[in-house]
Amino acid sequence: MIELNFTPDSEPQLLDRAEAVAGWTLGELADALGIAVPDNLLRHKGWSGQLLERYLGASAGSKPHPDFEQLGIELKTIPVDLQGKPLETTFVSVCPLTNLGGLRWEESPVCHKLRAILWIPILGERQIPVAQRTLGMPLLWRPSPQEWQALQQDWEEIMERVALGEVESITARHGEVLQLRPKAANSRVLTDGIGPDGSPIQTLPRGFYLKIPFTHALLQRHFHNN
DNA sequence: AGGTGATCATCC
DNA sequence: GGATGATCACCT
Repeated sequence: MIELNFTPDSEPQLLDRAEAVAGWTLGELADALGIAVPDNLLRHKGWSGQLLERYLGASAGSKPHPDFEQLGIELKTIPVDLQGKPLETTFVSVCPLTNLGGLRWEESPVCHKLRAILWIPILGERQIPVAQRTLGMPLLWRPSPQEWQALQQDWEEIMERVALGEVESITARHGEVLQLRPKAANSRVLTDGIGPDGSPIQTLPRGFYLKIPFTHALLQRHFHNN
């Protein structure tokens, strides 16, 4: 029996709650919460994340503050294979494409979002039915000085290009640990941006994502030392 | 339209 | 096979 309508009051309490379901399948957790499990994630891409939000008492919905506001912690589920390697990149935040004057790393959405992340690994390749994918041990992560530096460097290089009107020439190959990719309902969605000559253009909305080797390394570092 | 939660699916 | 570019659902 698990408590419904749980809200974490402290970091250890949140971690305990997350650890309590390590080893459970998504089907078991969904059943316990009275939530239906989709056959696949094609039309339910955010389902796993929302399941864990409900279970852990994260404040749902779009908000400018962290999932666990008073704790300053963001929640991220991350699909991994049997070796613990992430199967997908991790979305961090949308990228501002206009009014970039004076925007510094320290006040950027990326920097703020990555201060503290509660990672919930979900073991499950695409061939495994959603209900049978299993929850791994959670990891409360704060970037090391080296990680901060790598993140900041990529962010500054990418944002400089955006500010110079080069957003449409940036690909996901840029950046060592952080990449810029489309983040929209589809490729026809447009938003305001800066063109090559500094004039306004309409362009695809972009988001920052953490590359797989980066998240892989932070997971490995944790589980090798614990 | 733009944000949240992400994974899909094609191309290399 | 794996990463890039595209996409899906829901909310405000």
